[in-house]
Amino acid sequence: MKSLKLHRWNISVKEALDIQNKLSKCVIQQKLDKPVKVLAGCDVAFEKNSYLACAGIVLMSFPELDLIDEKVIFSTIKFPYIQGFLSFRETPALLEIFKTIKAKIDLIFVDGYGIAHPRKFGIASHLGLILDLPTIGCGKTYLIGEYDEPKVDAGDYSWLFYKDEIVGAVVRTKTKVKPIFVSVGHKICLNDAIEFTLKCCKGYRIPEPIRMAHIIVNRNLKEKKLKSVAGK
DNA sequence: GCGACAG
DNA sequence: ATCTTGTCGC
Repeated sequence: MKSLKLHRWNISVKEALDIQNKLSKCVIQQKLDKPVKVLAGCDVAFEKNSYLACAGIVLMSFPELDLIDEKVIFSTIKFPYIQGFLSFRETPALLEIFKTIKAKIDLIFVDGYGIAHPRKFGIASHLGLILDLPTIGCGKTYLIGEYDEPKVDAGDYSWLFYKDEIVGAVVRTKTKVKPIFVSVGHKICLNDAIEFTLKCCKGYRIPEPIRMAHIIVNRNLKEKKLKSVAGK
């Protein structure tokens, strides 16, 4: 699939900051304009003291959530992990895979935040803008903002505020289990993001597309380690 | 200066 | 993210 080359990746943190401030203005919040048939979930796993990483993408049908396809790729990560700059570390590897996928994707689930970000440009927004596709950011731990603890039942949620603005929602995807942080990535509105997130949770805290992607990248990275120990 | 801080 | 086993609770 096509992807826009909005900037280089071999850059400094300052340049990355400028890019975020500039591109955040291009993010679009809107109701999904097309029916969703194909979902994608992506994730990246890293080897401990190394630059080796395994990026993976899973495609699923909606609303059935049947697995359509899965793909992983090993890559060398150069950008360090710095709070607020996660996308510059993980996006290049993910793009390598998206570029090889020919199927038409309607919506992408990203592990991390969208516009609920210090500069309104988390990895979900960044990836969505580059691929020009709707994306939802699903964070597992707190990053920014203020919120009230949502009620205990699956489906309950509360708004996430940042600078007097609603930037996301704290969603209880499973009864009596810690909620996740949902925010708009690109080309979707918060209500749709919450709705799709809930419809994609099948008994687990994490939406299936992301949960599956997480499983395959970890499995592949583990297998790669075993092979390197066994011989070559 | 101190605390907070996606994966 | 990654390092790691068993264990308490629904």
